[in-house]
Amino acid sequence: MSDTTIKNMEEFAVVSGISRPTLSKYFNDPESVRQSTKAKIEAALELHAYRPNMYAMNQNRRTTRNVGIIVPFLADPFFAEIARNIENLVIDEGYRPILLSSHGDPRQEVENLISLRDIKPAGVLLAPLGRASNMAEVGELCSEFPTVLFDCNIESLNHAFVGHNNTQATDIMVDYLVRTGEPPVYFEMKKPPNPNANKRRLSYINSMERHGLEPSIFSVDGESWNFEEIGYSRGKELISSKDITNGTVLFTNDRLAIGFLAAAYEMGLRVGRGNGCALRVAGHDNHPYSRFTCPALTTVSHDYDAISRTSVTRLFDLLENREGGDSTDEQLFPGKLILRDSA
Amino acid sequence: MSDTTIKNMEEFAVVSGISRPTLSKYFNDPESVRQSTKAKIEAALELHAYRPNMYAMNQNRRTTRNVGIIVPFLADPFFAEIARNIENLVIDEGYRPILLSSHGDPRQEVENLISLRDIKPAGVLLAPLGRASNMAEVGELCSEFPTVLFDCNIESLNHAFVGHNNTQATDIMVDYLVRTGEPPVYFEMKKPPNPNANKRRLSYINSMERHGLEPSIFSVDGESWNFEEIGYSRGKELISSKDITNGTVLFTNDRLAIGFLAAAYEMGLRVGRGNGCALRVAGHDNHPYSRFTCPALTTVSHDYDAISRTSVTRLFDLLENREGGDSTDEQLFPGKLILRDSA
DNA sequence: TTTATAATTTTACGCGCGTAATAAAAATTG
DNA sequence: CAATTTTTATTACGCGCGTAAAATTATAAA
Repeated sequence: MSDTTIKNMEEFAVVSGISRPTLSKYFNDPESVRQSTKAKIEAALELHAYRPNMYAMNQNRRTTRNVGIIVPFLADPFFAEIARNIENLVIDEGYRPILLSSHGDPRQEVENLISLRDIKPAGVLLAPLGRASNMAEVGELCSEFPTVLFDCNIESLNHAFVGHNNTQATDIMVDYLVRTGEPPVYFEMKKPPNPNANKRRLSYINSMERHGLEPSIFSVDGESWNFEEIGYSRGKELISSKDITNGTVLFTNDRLAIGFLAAAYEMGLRVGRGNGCALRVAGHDNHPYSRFTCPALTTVSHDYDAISRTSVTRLFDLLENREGGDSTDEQLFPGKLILRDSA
Repeated sequence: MSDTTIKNMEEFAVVSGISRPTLSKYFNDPESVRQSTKAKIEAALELHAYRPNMYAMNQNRRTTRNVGIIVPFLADPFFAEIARNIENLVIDEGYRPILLSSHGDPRQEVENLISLRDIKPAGVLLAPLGRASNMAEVGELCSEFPTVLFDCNIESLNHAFVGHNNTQATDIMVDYLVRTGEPPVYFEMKKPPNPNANKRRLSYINSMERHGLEPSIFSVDGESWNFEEIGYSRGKELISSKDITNGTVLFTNDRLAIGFLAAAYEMGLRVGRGNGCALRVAGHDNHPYSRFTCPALTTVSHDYDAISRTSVTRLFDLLENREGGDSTDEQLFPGKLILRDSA
């Protein structure tokens, strides 16, 4: 590393003996120049440590290499995991991921949408909040930038979407529960923030009816994203009022179940499928913590890997090939039953 | 909103009737122009929806308004929470937070450090990985940009740091445990990724000795950031080998304890402080999920709020005032005992 | 009203790089 | 070896905004 400090491409052109326009080409795509000049450039790079000014690049390029990623709630390890996968895939494509969390707040989501515009992203991967999302704003974003929605669709937009097959996933869980014990009652929030919950409820009802059974649903209050807290406090109420003391409960998501299991434990209600267990509990999502509940939670897993990979692939189809881009089409991946001790 | 599309400040100057340099001043600080012109500008803004080009701004400004935030592991809700707090505080100061996670990987941390340079941040808030961090790289960053370290200090750097008082926090926990039952044995990882663990171990030893008791430590294998998994699998081993069946165990952090509690439950080992409980378990961090373990986890909380607030304040002292910036000084906030059912 | 002060306008240049056009050089072909 | 094709060098302009200096205007003070 030499002591001379290179402050722009001009100066680097001098020390490397390569013209500036060629350097510019190289930095946009190292393979676009002759091997011998590529080698010369990289040799000079070893000696002088220069990186092009990101702001100057992005100001003049037709399109930046930024990809915006918006998730509804990053403090939820579920989304943190997905975001991590997607980030890495985006980096592999040579782009720069910009991760934003809406923190469960629709206003924050709108601010993220606005702040994304400043960045002039080449494309964006958006997991909307859902019910509370500002549909108009999301729609504008979709028409302004190549966008792939994931995890949570906004169907009125009729836009490219990659996600989990909530219907099928709920179905196999209900099947399993019915086959192996008491048929499940369903536990969900009255006003679920995420519309996936609606699909799951419907699927529960359909599955039960297909089995000739009566669906039964607990719709509990609570509007925040503190699902564990809601599962816990509503769970305690339902247990102490004897509304839930035995049988099987299927939760609309793992986080509610996690809270409920804490309540059950505290109230001395024994959960599991073994002898001496009063109640079976099942969740949905295969949340990173679902392995460590007491008892370990039986649940349905998303195909995390396929969903993140396909989201990114489809975005780059839109960006680069332009084909494969029937951009109105919805792609769902099936869930997988994860059998543990709780049901 | 008019139909004419404004593409730069020049055009907005025309439609607003304000000169471009004055507009520039306004966008850098709306209060720096006369009230009447501010009003005129904002009226025009209502009609024409223009936002200055971020890249052009940042290219020419002496300093951007970006603040880099790097955390070691965003999939850990603990860091997700802190990051969220800090993000909001940074926004309140009128700056743009850029959040990066090192995903527990030192190479990723170095890449984050490099990628931060591209952004030319006004300042950075860095929670290093710890033991595995590339000290040289971190040191360079600190001397290149105004930087405040938080959560995990790198003492050799002797740099501005805001964090949790691990010594005091461990101390009050040991005190409590000794006072109320069997003295605790200590459970930690042999090679903890985070040096806070060392402080905690030392504090445990000192506290025990001060009480005239013999310290006793289980140092378990495992190097990843999957702490729950480590707590779970090592826990199962120690329980089945009868190394841990009664008494009190103090864990170096909540995530290990969460894993251990799952193991204890599975093995039928009853944890808590009530009658019929064989074992007391305590953690450290007040992890967001520690409320929902079975039983709920007794732990020591960080002063999240003070730590995030002070980190941000100190950074902006460095940036703006230049005073209050004895930048070598370390600031610790005391922990608070959180009593729940596990101990 | 005059004067002093503060804010705005005009004018002009620079930031670092993308990119187009033409000329020159290098590599490939026969 | 010359002829062709590919790559690089030269030259020159533009992107949208920051910012400095001087001239002008608006505001506040006397």
